This record gives sequence, C-alpha cells and structure tokens, in this order.
Amino acid sequence: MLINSKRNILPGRCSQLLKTAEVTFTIFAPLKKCIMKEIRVRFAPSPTGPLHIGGVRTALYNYLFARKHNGKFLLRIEDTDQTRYVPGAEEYIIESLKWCGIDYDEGVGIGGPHAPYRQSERKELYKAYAAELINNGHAYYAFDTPEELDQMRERLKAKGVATPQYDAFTRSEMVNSLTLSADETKAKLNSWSPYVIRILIPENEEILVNDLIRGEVNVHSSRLDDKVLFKSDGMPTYHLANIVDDHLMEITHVIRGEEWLPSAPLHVLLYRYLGWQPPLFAHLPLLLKPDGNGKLSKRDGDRLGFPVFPLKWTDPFSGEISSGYRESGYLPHAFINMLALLGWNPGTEQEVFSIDELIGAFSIERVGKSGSKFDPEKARWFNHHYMSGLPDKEVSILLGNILKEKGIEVAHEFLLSVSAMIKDRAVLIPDLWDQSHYFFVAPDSWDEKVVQKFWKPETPALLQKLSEILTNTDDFTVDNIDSVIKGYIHDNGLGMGQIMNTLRLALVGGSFGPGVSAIISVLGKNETLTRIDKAIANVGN
RNA sequence: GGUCCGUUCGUCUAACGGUUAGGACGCCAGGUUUUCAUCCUGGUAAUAGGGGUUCGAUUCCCCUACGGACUGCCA
Repeated sequence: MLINSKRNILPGRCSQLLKTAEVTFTIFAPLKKCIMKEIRVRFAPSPTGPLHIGGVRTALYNYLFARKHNGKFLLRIEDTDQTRYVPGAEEYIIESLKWCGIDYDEGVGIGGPHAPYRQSERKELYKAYAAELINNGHAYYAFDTPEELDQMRERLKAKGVATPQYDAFTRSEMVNSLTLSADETKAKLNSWSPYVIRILIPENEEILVNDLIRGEVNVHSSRLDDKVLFKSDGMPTYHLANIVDDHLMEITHVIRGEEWLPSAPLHVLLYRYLGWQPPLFAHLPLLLKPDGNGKLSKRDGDRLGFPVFPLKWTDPFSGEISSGYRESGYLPHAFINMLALLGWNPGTEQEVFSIDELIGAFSIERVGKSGSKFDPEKARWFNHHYMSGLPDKEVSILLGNILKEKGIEVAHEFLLSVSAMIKDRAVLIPDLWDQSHYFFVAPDSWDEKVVQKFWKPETPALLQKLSEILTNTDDFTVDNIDSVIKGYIHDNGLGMGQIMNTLRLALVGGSFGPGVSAIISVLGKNETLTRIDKAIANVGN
C-alpha cells in the first residue's frame, strides 16, 4: 500500500527490483531500507497571534520538503493553552498560508485521516498516554500549587542555585506521588486536588538528539527538569501533545525553529518511554532583526519600517495594527522566494526560483546553521524583479484594481499599454499608481523645480508650434511621434532638453516617466494637445 | 548565572584541506536614456582572536571573545 504512490522516491537501484511491496518484504528483506516510508511533515503553530515571517519560513520549508519527496504536509493547530487564545489567529494563519501558496494535504479546515487537527479537540486522547507514562514509572503526579513552585524557586535562588528547577534534587521535597505514599496520593486524587503530571527525568544519562542540520547534540539528563506533561486544567502541555500527535499522525520529520532545540532531549525521552520510533529532527536557525541582534520580533517591523507579518493584523484586544506584506504590495511569489533563501541556498548561484524550482532544489542538508538577519532591501529587490517580469496582463489586473478603488474607468487596451510601460518602474504594487497616475488624471500642477529650470519665456511659443505640427499628424505610433518631434527640434535648431523637458512637464506634470514619445503615443492626439494647451495657459504665470 | 546552538564582505551566502575566498542585495563610478527609474559594465568590501593538527587550514580540534535560543501548569 505504501509502494504504489511512493515509487518515484525510491532510490533508482531499488525501484528497478521492486515490483510489489510484497515481493520486497518477503524476498528482498535486506532491501527494506530502500523503501522509504511516506514522508509526512507538519506545521504546528499556536494560534496566539499573527504568524510572523519566521513562522512562514518554517511552514515553507516543511512544505518544500514534503512536495520534494512526494510526501504529505499537514497543518495542526496547537491550542493547548486556553488562556492564550486569540480570536482570529487561526484564521489568520490559514489565510497567510493560502496567500503564500503553501497548501497542505491534511489539517484544520480541510480534515484528513487523522482528524481532528486542532489539539483542543483531541483533548481526551492525551490523558491515556500520560497515564501510561505514570504506569511505566516515567512520570508522576505532582500536587504543588503555583505559589509553592514560586516559593521553591525563591528558596533555591536564595541558596545560590542559578537555575532552580523541578528536578532530581527538588522533587524529593515537593508534594508529589514520589514523596507521598500510595494511599496519600490516591486520597489526593480522589479528593479532586488539582494535580499535574510530570515526567521523571532519569538521573544520570546522556541524551542524544540527532539533528539533520546540527548533527549530534548531547545533553546530560541532570540539566533537564521534570517538565509538566499534563496540566491541572486537563490539557496536555505542548511537550506531550506534540509527541502524541506527531506519532499518531505518522510524522516522519519534525522541522521546526531552533527555539525548540533545548527541549528536543525531553521529546526524545518521551518517544522512548512511550515505546515509539522518534521522527527525524531538523531545527531551523532563527530569523534575526536587521539591526543589532536578537530574534526578529513584532516590534521591529514598525520600528524599521517593513512588515514582519505576511498579512495585516489588527490585535483584537488592543486594536494595534501591524502591517503585512500583502497589504504593502508585495507579490506572494517574491515574498516566498525571498524567504526561501533566508537560511537555505541551493549551492548554485541561482537566486530566482519558481515554486517548482524551489521544490526541486530544496534539501534540508543545505539549510544553514546560523541565524539570518532579515534584509528588507533584498525583499524589495525580489519584488521589483518579479514585478517587472510579470506579464502585462497581470500587471494590468493589479493596476486595474487600484483604478477601481479610485473610481477610474479606462479601456482595457489603454490599461494594458500603460501597464507594459510602467511595470519595471514599480517596486511594490502601489508604485504602479505612483508611476502611472498621469495617464489617467491630467496634471493640475507642474513641478516647480522643472519649471524653474526649463520653462523659458519662449517655451509657450515653441510648444504651441509643436502642438500645431502634432495636430496635423495622424500617425501616433511611437516611432513616428519620435521622428516628428525630433524633426521639429532639428528643423528649428532647438535643443533636445529645451523641448523634451517642457513637453514632458506638460504631459505628466514633472520630470519622470517613460519616454515622451511613448507617453504621447498612449495618450493619443486629443489628450496630448489638451495637455499642451493647458500647460501653456497655466505654467509660468 | 546555567545548558545548548552559532560566528566568511554592512546584509544573504558559496567554497566535499590546496580558489587571486565566488555570487547576490546595498553602496560608489561609468554607460544607455530628452527626465526619473529600469537595464548594462566596473569597483568597494569578509574568513572574530589565539593556539594546535597538517606539506598546506575558511574548512578539523581546543581555548577565548562575541551573539543567540532555552531556562513556565507558554508554545
């Protein structure tokens, strides 16, 4: 059953030999290694607010990895902390992934064979595993109140313990099923005393985490604390829930942020104690802020003037607004391309990738080890690159949307011509308007600086004469307009700048935009003549 | 503080122990353009420091420095 859909990821040598799974298993037992299990990865955000670009990158890498290996990519919502629930966050996450084009095969919103994919809806499932850990001696009940835990930490700090934690030392002086007798424990449980379940970290053991990016990471068990697995509110903590779900959902590779590396040994232990095969781990380096150091955070965006979120987010409690890449006018493809190269590289000098190319080129082995500072300039460069590479038709749709908002209606052909002319002058989508507004709205004012520099007393007469020539011109193709204007300049012994700059001023109101002849060609005879007249009548007065 | 992870141009990064340390963004200069952009060409700029190992270290090992993550009944 595995084999059929997985043929294409089998190493060539083996796939030659494999006719059916049965043959392989019975006759070519040693080749079993060649049969890779279906690769299944997940993105498992917590819906506590908007997803920032670091999270999007994690999702992206999972997605690319899954697609590359013809595996499955799932979206699981880790909402085991009910106190941190933020309305709208889950929808935000889903919409963000959708905008980015990161589609998933199973998960919240679309379901799948392991539904539900929201941990709060899987609540009942975790208890049994916590109980199993208690039964096999790898976990215990603890009845300490939060206040008592605080006191313990204070007490230890006062004694000079740098890192007070609930561990082999302290657990013996706390209230738990290890210090209480079996009867006392039972009594507490029966009297509905609030309790948590903690893992019993082994005393003296090296725990090895094999990380696809970092290699082997060793941690001594004495450095770990007896983490809470199951909370007094009946919910598991992240640590338990993520192990249980990854196992049940048959996750083969856990690709997540580096901030999880310190708790990876705990997770390794949990797999062991539950008797499960752990997935392969890959801890991604962090995204750092562009200036100074530190993890990129929500505040950095507004402070430095670039979005840190894919989509605009309005905090439902404070009303605070954080800008998004979509609303700032980035193209999703450019955004994704930029993000993909932040921490990963193909080993070649290629930087511009279609999604399919990214899928083909991606590999975890080529993910770097060190954190990457996010560079907003590079993001803009990517967007400009994609913008100017967009087909005219798509640019015209983007520009058309802006016009619609402004209540401007134009002919399709006109819009297409304008789009073609300005697309490589725009970095972000709103620039499309900034670079083209004069096509749709005739200038009402004329850049003072240009007026000062070029508008001479003889200018109105010169433009008037040119206007008359244009009136008698029928061929308004770019080439013809070009030769008409140049002919006029030449015939009258004028300077190019003298005419071109003032003509441009009359047409666009300033000193910018595509070639004058091209503008005239698109504007057409009537509009061109009207604008020249208007400038003659108004400029310099 | 402790544990873990990391450190190549300003930034993103390449270089399976032997390269004039490569590319991209940015910046600077020149060219194209009647303007502003684009575009093209060129330039600027890096192996954190110190010890080893080696004929030879960006690359392997150790120390130091610096940075980061973690250190919750958060994820």
